[in-house]
Amino acid sequence: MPLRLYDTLRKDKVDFTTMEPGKVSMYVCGVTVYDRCHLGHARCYLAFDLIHRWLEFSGFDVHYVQNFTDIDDKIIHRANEIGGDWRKLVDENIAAYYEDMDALNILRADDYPRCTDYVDDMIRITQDLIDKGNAYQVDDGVYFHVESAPEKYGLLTGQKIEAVRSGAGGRVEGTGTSKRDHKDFALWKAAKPGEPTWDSPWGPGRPGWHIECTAMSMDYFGEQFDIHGGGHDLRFPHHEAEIFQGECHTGCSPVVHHWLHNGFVNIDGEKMSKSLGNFWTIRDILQQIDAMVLRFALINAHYRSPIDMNETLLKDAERNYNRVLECYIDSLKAMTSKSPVSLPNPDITSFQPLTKSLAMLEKMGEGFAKAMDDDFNSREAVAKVLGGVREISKTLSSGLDAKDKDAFAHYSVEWLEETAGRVLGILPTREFALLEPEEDPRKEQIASKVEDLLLERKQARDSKDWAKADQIRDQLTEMGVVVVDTADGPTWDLT
RNA sequence: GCACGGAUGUCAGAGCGGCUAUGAGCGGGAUUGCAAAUCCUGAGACCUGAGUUCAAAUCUCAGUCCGUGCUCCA
Repeated sequence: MPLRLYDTLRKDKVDFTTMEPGKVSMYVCGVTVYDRCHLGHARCYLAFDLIHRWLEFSGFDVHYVQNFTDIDDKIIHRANEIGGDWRKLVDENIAAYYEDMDALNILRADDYPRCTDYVDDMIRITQDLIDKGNAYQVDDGVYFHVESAPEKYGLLTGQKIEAVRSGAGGRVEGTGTSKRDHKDFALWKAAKPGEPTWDSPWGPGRPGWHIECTAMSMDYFGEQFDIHGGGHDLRFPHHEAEIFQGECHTGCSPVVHHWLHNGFVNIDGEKMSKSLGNFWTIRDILQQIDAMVLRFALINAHYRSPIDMNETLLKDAERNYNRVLECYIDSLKAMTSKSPVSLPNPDITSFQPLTKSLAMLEKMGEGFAKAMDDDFNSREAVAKVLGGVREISKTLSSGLDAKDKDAFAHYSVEWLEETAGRVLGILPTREFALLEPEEDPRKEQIASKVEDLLLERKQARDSKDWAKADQIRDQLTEMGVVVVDTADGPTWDLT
């Protein structure tokens, strides 16, 4: 079963091919570091993390490059706003980026180039585009002339060049630039007072936004590469601009073999935006919910679909994530030997629960791989993991003899570590999973009182005074304590 | 207006020609003094109209509705 993926340019699922067998070059547009990362960034880099993980799991040697846009209008404005140096702002936000992504268990890319390190390359490419007649210089900078390569217009978004021209009305006048045509985009922006600048053949200034990705991807991969990813919103104009520059500069068509774009995050059915006041940064959310629950919630959707973040979704995610985690912990605890004894051959038709269960898990594992091979369908893959969890829980508690249980536990642990762990990235390490949860200081404060009440309740229960026992439990509930009776006596926790 | 997606049970959301999605919620059962948790089990669905086919949520055409982009944006 070959890997298939949806290519935005071809508007269809296509077989995944690489230029070099077994190797993948993947470039994903990174963040403009003028602020902390928000939920949308989390979803984007999580989507490509899963793609990264699945490609590597499938045996590809992946070279994953993700840039930082560390100079642009928003950065300059923000730095002026807070009255600080733009370099400091950029460094802080890059550090914060790594913290946020690490918290979400997103594997690092191989390289994180910054565009300010590529100004010379961008100047070189811009000059080449001028020489080739695709770009022109005016008083406020250098622009790419879109009409010089009209056949490339609308490749990603399907827009017609004529339609945009007529529909744009008088917008050209309103842009405040000297460009000849409103479709043209900046390659080089002439310096404005008080802005950071670099020297160029066209005087001091700074590079335009789109050109950086062309310069950086070329530096790592050469003229062509396998996968280019980014948010859905980047298709136009950013990625179309890249096609113009990249293909005109290199003469290659295509420069990018597969275009991948992830869907957006909405909040309670509305677009996430600062003006609506529903703008969540990753760190804000992680104050309230577990990072792995957020990860679970975000991968529990196909990467191209829009996702609606709301209370129900998070509640579902928390519940399901805990199921997976508890199943993993149970399996770990059920491993009694270092090296497992042999298991029977899986057979779906067997009446032996163990034999049948192994076959079921094998089937779920195949389904998992099939789902991931089908355009990285993590939603379906998660469903397979949950199916596996159910199967494991059932079998583990089905009264196997000690030897079989140990062997099955080993198998289950590996099954989970492969699917939920290595690929989906939602499992903690074995050591961490087995760690007893840290005591909440609030718990210690009321511990003795709770223990007293529980003792009283036990006496009531022993004398079958259920009314009193329940009344004590209600009292504890009011204190924010939840009591759970188990075979080994009651346990309690804060709600 | 143009472009790109989507419309599946109470809800979230896969499937995309014949085969139980999954999870929450709801019904029944096991377990429990009762709960909680866990497990078993049941009900319930494919926007409308036409077409292709032995067979259509699944393909084709038309329509309706919704989302997003066309300006910085993951």
